[in-house]
Amino acid sequence: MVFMETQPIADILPTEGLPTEGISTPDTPTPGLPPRGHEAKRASIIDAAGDVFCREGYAGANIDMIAAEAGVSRQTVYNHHHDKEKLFVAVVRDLTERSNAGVFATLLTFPDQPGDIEADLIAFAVRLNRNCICNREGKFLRKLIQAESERYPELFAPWRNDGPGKTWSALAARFARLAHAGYLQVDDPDVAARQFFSLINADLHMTMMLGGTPTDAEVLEAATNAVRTFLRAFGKTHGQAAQPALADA
Amino acid sequence: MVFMETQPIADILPTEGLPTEGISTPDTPTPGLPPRGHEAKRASIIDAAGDVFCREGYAGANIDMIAAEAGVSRQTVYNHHHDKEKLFVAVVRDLTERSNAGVFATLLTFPDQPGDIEADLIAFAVRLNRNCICNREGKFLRKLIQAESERYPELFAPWRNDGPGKTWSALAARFARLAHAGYLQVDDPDVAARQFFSLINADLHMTMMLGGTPTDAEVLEAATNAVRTFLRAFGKTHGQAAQPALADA
DNA sequence: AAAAAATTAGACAGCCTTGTCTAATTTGTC
DNA sequence: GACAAATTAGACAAGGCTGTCTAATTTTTT
Repeated sequence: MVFMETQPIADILPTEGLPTEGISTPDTPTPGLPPRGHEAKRASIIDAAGDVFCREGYAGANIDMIAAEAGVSRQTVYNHHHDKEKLFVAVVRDLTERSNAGVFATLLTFPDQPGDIEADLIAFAVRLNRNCICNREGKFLRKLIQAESERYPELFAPWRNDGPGKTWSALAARFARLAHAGYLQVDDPDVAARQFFSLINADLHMTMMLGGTPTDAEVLEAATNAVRTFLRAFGKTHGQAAQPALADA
Repeated sequence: MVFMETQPIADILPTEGLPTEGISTPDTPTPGLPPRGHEAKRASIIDAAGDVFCREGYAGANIDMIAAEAGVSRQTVYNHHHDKEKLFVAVVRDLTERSNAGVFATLLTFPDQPGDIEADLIAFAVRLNRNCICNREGKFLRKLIQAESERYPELFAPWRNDGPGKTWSALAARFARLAHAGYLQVDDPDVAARQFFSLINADLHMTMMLGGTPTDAEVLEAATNAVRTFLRAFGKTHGQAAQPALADA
């Protein structure tokens, strides 16, 4: 519990750049050949630690729990990650990388040349919810950030830089292009992007906050409601009060 | 740490109905005359406990910290609230009641007969953000719910029932009335209410998630952007792309 | 099959926290 | 001012958790 006052976590992060190796434990786990069972255990530990840290919080999590959940002895946890603090850093880094990868991949599926802009945006919103917001990484990362970011601000700097900031800009650029192509009427693409994000979560907020995972039907309905409103605000053809709302189900 | 598996917290809640008294400590604090310093200490303990629980999480908080922050000895904390668990319950109940009171009071300021609907809704959105979402109770409650609601679901049932659920219905009813009066064009008032809530937070999400408190200017800009979009979607006069957006600042 | 590496179970010291207890002090009331 | 109640500081036991160590076992490689 060294870092209650100061934040040595910040000193740890920059020293390790690579995603899943290069931790340089004292036993140097197989210099040339990476053993299969070894890395499998490492991954299992990271996964279990993610679950436990998110469920119990940093202070409430204990190593025995993590070891048991990973199907590994406590000593093995200490062999792979020197102490609880370094393990936590590794978990946050892992979640951040996976989450950013998911967001990036999903952004690539944005409908740049939409056939049916409403249907295409709804499908995109569903993907965004499923792959970025309601999935394991999204939920865990959000929970950890809310719980620990005030105590260890530097730990989440990579997320802040590569995560929402870049996501919003990227989405804003897509909207700007759609507007330029005549599909939308957008004054400020950045605002539109933020509001799009907000809208697709409007109906899921409560479920997410309580830790639940919405069903596919709920995600689809949320996306539909969101895109309908989004297009009423920013669409070119203002067919207001046209369709019978799907939303009242 | 009795309630890691079962949830005795649920058994505690219903037994105490009144807001700030009736805890019935073994010493029965002054049967007829409530001493002033006594209640002041109780409030101070609840406040400090709220701060510490939110900052450190339930597991990370410790009674010495709370006592110190309340300017009170540890024994006094135990005199007022038997143990850590009951203290936590009292804190959550206090936050829930204050938060709900704030939300209710703010809802009463909804512009039922708007002169300038955009300006009136913006002002209302600012109040909603300031008094319900960005204030101490809102932030703390949200953080505690995200951190602990999965472990102690019954503890937050009062919030779930009297909080967002009723708030959304109430706001939906107001929007329905505005629509009936010809100010808005709303298909599903419930969806519109949820989306209004989402929109007024779109620009503040990042700041709030990191634990920060947005400035008045940021709140105003967020409310302005939200209401502009909301009215583009649901307003009667679709003056799209009319005003030069304030949002690009 | 033999050797090397990793893993395991268990014990262990050190530290922290909860909740109790006691004696002394302060506060509020008559 | 006297009395009763509340508060305080401090010590204390019981229990939990971290991180280390050791000896035995398993897995992997040669």
